[in-house]
Amino acid sequence: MPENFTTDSITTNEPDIFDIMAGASPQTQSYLDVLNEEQLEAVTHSGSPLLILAGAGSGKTRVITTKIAYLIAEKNIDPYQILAVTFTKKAANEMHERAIALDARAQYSQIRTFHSFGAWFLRLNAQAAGIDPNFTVYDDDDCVTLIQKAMPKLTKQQVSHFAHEISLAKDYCYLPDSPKLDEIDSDPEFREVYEAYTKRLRETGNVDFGDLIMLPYLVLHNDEYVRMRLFNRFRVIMVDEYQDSNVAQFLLLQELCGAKYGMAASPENPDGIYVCVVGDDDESIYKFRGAEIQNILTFKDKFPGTKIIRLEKNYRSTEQILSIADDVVRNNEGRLGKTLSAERGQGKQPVLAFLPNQDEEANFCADLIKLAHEHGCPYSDWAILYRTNAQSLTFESTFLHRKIPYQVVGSLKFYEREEIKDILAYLSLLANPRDEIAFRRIVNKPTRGIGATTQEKLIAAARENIVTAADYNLLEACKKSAASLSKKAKEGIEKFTEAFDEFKDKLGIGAARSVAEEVVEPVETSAAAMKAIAGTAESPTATAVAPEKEKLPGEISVKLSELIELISEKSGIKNYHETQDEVSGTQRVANLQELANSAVLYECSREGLLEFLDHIELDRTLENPDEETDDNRVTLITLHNTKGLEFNRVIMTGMELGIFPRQDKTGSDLEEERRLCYVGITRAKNELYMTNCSVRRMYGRTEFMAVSPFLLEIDSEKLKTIGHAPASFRRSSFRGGDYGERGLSHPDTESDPIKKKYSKGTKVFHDDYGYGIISFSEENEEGEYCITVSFENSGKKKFIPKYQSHSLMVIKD
DNA sequence: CCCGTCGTTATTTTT
DNA sequence: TAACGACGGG
Repeated sequence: MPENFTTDSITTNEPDIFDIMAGASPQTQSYLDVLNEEQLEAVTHSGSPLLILAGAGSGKTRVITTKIAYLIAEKNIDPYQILAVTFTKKAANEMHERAIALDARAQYSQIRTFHSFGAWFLRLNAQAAGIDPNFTVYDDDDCVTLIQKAMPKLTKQQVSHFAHEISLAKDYCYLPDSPKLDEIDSDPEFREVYEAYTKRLRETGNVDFGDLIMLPYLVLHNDEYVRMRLFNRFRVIMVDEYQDSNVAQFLLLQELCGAKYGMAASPENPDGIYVCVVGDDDESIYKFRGAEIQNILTFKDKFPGTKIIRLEKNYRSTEQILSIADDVVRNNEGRLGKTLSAERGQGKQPVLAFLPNQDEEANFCADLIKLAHEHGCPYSDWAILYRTNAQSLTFESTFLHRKIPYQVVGSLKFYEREEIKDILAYLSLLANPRDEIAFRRIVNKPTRGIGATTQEKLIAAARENIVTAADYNLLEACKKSAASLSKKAKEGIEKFTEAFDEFKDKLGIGAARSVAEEVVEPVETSAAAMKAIAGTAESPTATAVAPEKEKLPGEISVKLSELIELISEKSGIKNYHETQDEVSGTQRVANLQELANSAVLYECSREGLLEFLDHIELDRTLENPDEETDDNRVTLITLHNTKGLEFNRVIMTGMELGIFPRQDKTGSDLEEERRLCYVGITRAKNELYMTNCSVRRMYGRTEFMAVSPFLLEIDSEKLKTIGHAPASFRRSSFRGGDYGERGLSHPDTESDPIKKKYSKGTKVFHDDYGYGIISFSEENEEGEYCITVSFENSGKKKFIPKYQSHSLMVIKD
């Protein structure tokens, strides 16, 4: 372990600008005064579409929230007419809170995630969208189950493959009959599955995540009445993290601001609907989930007259950190281009450590963290970043062993736990007796002697003679069919329906009446909902009556948490998990209690239930309650999950070709990996470390790893290197140039020449092992070309040349 | 219905 | 390597 590290934070003497601003009193200082020139321009701009290109750490949330406050306070915009959408609940909440802090009237603005906006919209326009107003949102697992049931002959693999493609199709707003579906998969079976799935999903009255965007778009696109009402409802529309929007979201945005109908603000129509998007094309990292970077790159073409404002002053990272971030990202071609300037001074030189393997990598991190800790640096200053979740394992075991407290972000999600999903299924079926997925999940859980055959029988019975939506009622079908079942099944199903009657009573919707009847009522609402939507320039008091209003504390007579506790108890789920196994059982019961706790603010009524289900279905971020609340921990996190976060000290691990980036990445995919690297680097406020392993155990094999090309893009003068740098890196230090010169893989030129050149008897030189001769060549099971080399001084080593192209070369006679 | 064993398969995942 | 799912015996 090198001793010449200084681990003192440089922040102690350099409070950042937000600390200063946080202390500013709004009475004595206008919130506009703290903005820099560009921020101010962005806040006060009006009269045309606006694209704010906000670099990492440039204060974009501040700009949006200030703009909301400014519009309300200075421009007389009714807060009710402002819609701001983000991608995560966390971001939405933060934005809402910060806007309210600037101007209390912002509480009446719609500040939501895209999906929760979609859900809100669909509840008001359920009929137009062809769904049940009491729909619940199916998550990806539920969709897979539904496809499997709709198309039983498909294998599990096919099902998840098609599920993925369907969700992708919805990200593009492609319906099952769209010719463009071929762009995703031209297999006719795909259309068939998509169609069957859609039909089945509509029968349940529910929606999936994709529908929350696609259906509102379709409604607005097809229904002029709804559209015109909406144009009166929102006069200002803002989108945060715009680089992560997908095509469907773009289409929805276009409809919301009436771009196609000349309703959007433009130089010709300055009083039209004002649209402002904020994002950073360099931070677009979700292409694999449908995000379309072209949305931001071509925004100005799609919205004529767009004003572009760049926020390039970075208040987060030190200059040295930003400088290497720029070294990396400037290699991308598809970008609008920005140069960040550091507002916090030089800072410490970033460190690049070359380590032999991942165990040493973890130890290196542990050494760093411990050393810093001895100097008074809290564990929570640190974040370990990695490309894949699997990489967390070594860190976890090392940290466990070395007693370093850590938290893994984003691995096991609270709402994906079995016991939680069980209770949610009870709630869902209660809300919507057509919810087949929920029904299947719980009808025999805990076991009531209702096997697969009985389940099919019951569902078939429920699906018979369906005339209106209300006829499809799984619980009613259970009651009616009970008599025709075997004794054991009959008893089971009676227990099941009796429990549900009790739950309905608790919910105050009465056992005698079917939920569906009540549920259908609000369909009328088209008109009522329209009225609510149409409400425009009313006072804030009037807006409080809007259907999306928050429940007020004290208004709740019976808490929804009581229902959850009742269900846990009476359904037998609690007992089931208690007795499953003692160790994790206790935890699971605690999780159930946690779920109940999270429902205390909801009323025990049908409305409260729906609100609650909406809330959790759209917000899966609830913290894992199991770990004690000691928050002084190192954060272990994937690069993707770091977006929007910042840490005083960041270690980017696994900086190797094949891990980061994966080696099959080329072209625009490689550019996305590079952006991911940029995101990682720019998370660091004060100190940045990067680690590289020369050997890594993967998939049961030990592979020699090449240096990540991203490391080679950084001017090596800017990094302090530690450990034995492999030749591939040393060479790059004085050669520079493109990949070709550095001998790094370029997919078109790589594999073939190597196959030809490397045959038995060939003399080679390896950067780490010296001179040798190829003693054996073969193909391994994967069909990869392998060679065994006898080195003069280092014995025999086995290589796969295609992974060694940078460090292994042929010696010409 | 539960448990063991064998075989398969390995990105990233806002909602 | 390891973790998870499928399958078969008790």
